[in-house]
Amino acid sequence: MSPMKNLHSPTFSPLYRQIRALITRSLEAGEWGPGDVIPSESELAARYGVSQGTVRKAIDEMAAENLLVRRQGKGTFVATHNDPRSLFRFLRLSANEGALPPIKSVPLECWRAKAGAEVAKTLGIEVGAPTIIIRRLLQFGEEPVVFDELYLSGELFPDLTLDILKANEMSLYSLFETRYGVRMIRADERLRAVSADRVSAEFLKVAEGSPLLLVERVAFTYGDKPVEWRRGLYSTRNFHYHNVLG
Amino acid sequence: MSPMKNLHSPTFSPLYRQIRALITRSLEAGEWGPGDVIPSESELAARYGVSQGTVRKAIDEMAAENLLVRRQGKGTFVATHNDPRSLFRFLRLSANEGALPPIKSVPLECWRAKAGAEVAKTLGIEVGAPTIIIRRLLQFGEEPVVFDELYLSGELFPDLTLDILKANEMSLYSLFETRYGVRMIRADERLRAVSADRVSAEFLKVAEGSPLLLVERVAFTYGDKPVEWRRGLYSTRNFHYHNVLG
DNA sequence: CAGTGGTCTAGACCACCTC
DNA sequence: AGGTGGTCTAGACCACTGA
Repeated sequence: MSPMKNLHSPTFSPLYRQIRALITRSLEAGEWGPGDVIPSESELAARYGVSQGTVRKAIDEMAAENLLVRRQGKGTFVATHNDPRSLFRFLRLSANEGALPPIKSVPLECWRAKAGAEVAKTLGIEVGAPTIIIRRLLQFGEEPVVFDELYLSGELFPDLTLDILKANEMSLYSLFETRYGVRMIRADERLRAVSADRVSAEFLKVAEGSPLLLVERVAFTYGDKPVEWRRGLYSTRNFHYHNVLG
Repeated sequence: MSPMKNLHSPTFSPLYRQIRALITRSLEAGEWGPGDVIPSESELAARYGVSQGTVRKAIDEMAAENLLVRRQGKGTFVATHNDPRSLFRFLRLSANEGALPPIKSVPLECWRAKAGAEVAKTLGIEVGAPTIIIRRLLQFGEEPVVFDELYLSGELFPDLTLDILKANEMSLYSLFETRYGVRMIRADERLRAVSADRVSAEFLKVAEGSPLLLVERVAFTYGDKPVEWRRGLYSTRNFHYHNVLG
């Protein structure tokens, strides 16, 4: 790689960001899958014709954003949702008291439909394009806590059915990643307080009209491409959504 | 500074973390106040007897945690809450549609009391120690959106009164920092959905029993010392709490 | 122009893991 | 022993700021 000293160029980006873009492209292309080791820093430095320090800085950034995971003495790995530590990066729930009981995901429904205006806009697809809709209940111990409704672009998850969801104990994002090669790397959430309607109240075993936490999420894969829209109703009697402001 | 190559020591920490600790100590001691420039990287390197690269790595970490702010060509500055960009790091509210109207903070009450068991535990002070309690309303445009109740350790804010709160247009954290030298660097929040009681409903101009977002916050200053406990009720009809999962 | 942070390099050595 | 990432150094040059 030439240094590309594009002086005074408006599109200037330092060498380590160009390296980062190359590594990201290999991730998108699937050259290294989730959980795999990527080549060592010195190998990458040789491949791209830069110093090890420059590769290192590129990887530093990607590790800080949870795209890669460094393990001293072993190598650098592609991040994966199969890692239990990564689960709570995308499920910000804690128990009001004591430890969190074991989590169980209960798929309820899964069907296909054509994208309406709102879904199409959110997922960046055409109105009328195929989508998948999933309804699902999250239980902590035996207590139902989250009632989720998900919208996915249908093309990315060709054969997804309720049976497949039921057959997989792993988290949804693990399934998406393992079976469909779609890795979620970031999500935006919007939180509001709402009143439980009849259906939600029934699933969550609370009184109709009870206050519930509404969590709307748009999840993105590589290249900030939106691939999931999710609306979750959280029962926050015994659990809460936690967040760190830094 | 000697390299401190404490091999095989359980308390080993790399040189740049030791430098970081020294810089942090100077921040705590007030050697450089919020908004000030700190010495240049080469100056600090000379002062501590390490290379510039090592100082740089220490500052990198602190900048990533919003303790310091780098400005190319100008220097490195102590972060401050007077910066409008920093306001929304601690107030995660957005409008459901359109831009956010101007924010107005309306102090309602401010009195002193002895710490109860819960407050004492949260703030890490003795039961019966002096505390300050503040009630305040946050308006977006003319619409009341957040009804806050704050508990502060009394010793840190000696002369704080309702009049002082009313006389300062700036954010609370700016005031705490400017007037009392207490800088909030991190906060943990817990979110739940609750029903509006009579008092809150009145302040927020919603019907009694309406769903509200309850946000409990513990804010920390240097050394992870808790100094504020806050309970806020958010009316989320036209606004929402936003969060990024990465 | 001088001073700041930002980038890039090359080389040495340490800490950890595996064989 | 040999590989990996982690730390530390020294030096060169670039980009931005303000006098």
